[in-house]
Amino acid sequence: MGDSRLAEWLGRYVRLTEGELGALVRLEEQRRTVRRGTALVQENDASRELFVLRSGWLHSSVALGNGGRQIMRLYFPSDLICMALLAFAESPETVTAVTDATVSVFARERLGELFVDHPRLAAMIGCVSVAERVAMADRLASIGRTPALARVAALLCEIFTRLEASGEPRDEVHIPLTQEEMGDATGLTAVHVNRMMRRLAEEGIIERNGPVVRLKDKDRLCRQANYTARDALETAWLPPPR
Amino acid sequence: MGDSRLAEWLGRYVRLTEGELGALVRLEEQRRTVRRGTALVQENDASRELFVLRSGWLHSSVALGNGGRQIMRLYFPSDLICMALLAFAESPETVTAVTDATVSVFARERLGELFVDHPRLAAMIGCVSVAERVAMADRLASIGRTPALARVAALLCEIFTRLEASGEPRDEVHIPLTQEEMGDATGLTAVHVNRMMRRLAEEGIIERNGPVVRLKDKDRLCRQANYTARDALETAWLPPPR
DNA sequence: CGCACCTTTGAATGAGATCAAAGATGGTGG
DNA sequence: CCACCATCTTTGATCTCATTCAAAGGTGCG
Repeated sequence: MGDSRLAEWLGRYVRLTEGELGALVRLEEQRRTVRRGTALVQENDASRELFVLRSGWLHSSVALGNGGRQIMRLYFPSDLICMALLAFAESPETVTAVTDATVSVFARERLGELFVDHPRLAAMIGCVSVAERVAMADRLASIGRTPALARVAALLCEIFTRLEASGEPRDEVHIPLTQEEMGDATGLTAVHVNRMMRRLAEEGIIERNGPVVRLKDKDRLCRQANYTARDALETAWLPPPR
Repeated sequence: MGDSRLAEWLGRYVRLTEGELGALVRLEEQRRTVRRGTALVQENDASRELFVLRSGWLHSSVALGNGGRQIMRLYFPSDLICMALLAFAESPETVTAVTDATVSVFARERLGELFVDHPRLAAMIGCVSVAERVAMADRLASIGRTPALARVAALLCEIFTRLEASGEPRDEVHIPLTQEEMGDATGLTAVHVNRMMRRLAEEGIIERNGPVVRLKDKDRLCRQANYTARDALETAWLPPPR
């Protein structure tokens, strides 16, 4: 069955041509599954493959010298993963499955062809890369010199907002992350994440039931997090389609 | 005088064709100067221009809600700046001149043309964007859950390494950043940056003379910072030139 | 020369880490 | 279907690193 997660996503911003659509579908033909807790790519691996996440959650992380790790980014369905190996021979990050997941796999050379055949798609993938850079900057801002409560709030904001953007707008989400993992993402200890989650619940901002988090007051959560929603991708500068 | 900083940089990785070179030179024709302390772009500006830094230092930052700010990235000559507005209508960051500086300016639509006319250049600019994402990740790792000394060491590593990469390998650098700014970059207070700089000097890793920092023991500095040098840009997957 | 800004140093305070141990939860095999 | 074990969550007590507050030197620019 030939479909394309990337096309679903990009198609929300521009009307894709037949040619573009076909190219994306072919890109995502080859599939692979990943078991929860398994690494798709290891730090310093000389991998040559990119992935499009089809189902499940992944995250990327780096080891931290003192035994810890920093989780860089959560990946949700439609996300393009391992773009780093366009610039570097060795992967700077480990990509791990948070839940069982399915991905599409393709060699990076395929992207080279895409740049020649479909300049507009290439430009949009450039956009995606830039957007990821900005997301990383947002997280950096939320971790640099912010109190613990705001960091945890920011993580929740990110999760809710991105799930919304990927087309499943729910105010109740099963978050498959352990508090340890949330700590690795926010630069806090698991213990302190726990306290902050409790506080958010006490203040009536969220409601918790095991791993299920219900968003009761999105505005207040965003304010706590100093979260700024980013508008949709820009398309005005893109070259004409082919 | 038609030259191109970007071409100087990219030309170190691939042999640029006449056409590519010409396109880059034309891209950088228009120049502008920025006074020390002045903002080139403000957060939330609806700017449509990208820049290539020709001389001087810039940095990008975001406001932090509690009055503070996080400095995201330092920019040195040859750097491509404001790529964020390829993906977003409003600039997510403020770009400020650390020293008096000169930049080349061009509209983002020019990049659209480049994607059509010179797919290989487009791909390389994609690389640059990806590399910036990775750099941002490196900084995130150094700030997440790392002691203050390591953060300051990482900042110094970044400065020395990037100046080296831009072709001025010196073990003695005039750093035009105030300790306040170094704090905004590392997520520390100016006071604590001061103490950490003193400690690095006491331990014989650096030598200080006002704003001039001499690198005495690069290995030890990198070890303190848990710094990993990134290899040169990958070129194997690039499409053929045009 | 004088003023603004930056650096340096000291002392008190506090947010988050660390250490420790008691509940939940869920998956596995009997 | 239940018991068990591993893993995760929760809570308390103590400690530490970085912040905050304060004030005294430097430095360079107008």
